[in-house]
Amino acid sequence: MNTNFYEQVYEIVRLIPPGRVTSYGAIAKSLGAAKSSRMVGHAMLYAGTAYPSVPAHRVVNSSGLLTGKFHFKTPDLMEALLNKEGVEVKNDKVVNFKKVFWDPQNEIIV
DNA sequence: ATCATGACCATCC
DNA sequence: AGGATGGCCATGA
Repeated sequence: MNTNFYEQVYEIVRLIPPGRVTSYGAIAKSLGAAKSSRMVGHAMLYAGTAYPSVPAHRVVNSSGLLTGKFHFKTPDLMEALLNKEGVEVKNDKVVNFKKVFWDPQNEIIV
């Protein structure tokens, strides 16, 4: 693959600490491609085949909604993992999204 | 190079 | 509140 673009996405996603979530748009912005938010999601699609495993369950849309939960092995896996990490999920969306939101730029800049 | 697709986002109705 | 539309851009055929 060697798709640099995806690699960047994976890097960020893997940097997401447990109990935290981020949005596709935030990642896209951090990559300097704010308009390529869809590509981030698409990258996550490859995440299933990527290694090491990418915690795609920590990535939600701008509203904290678990848009991609149906792309997991099981639709319940996403919120199950999040709950396991201490992230409350209700109605397919992250509770206290603003609180658990993790800004990629916060770690990238350094 | 062109067409079609997409785990999004913003806007309009 | 919820559905529809357009735009954006990378990837694959």
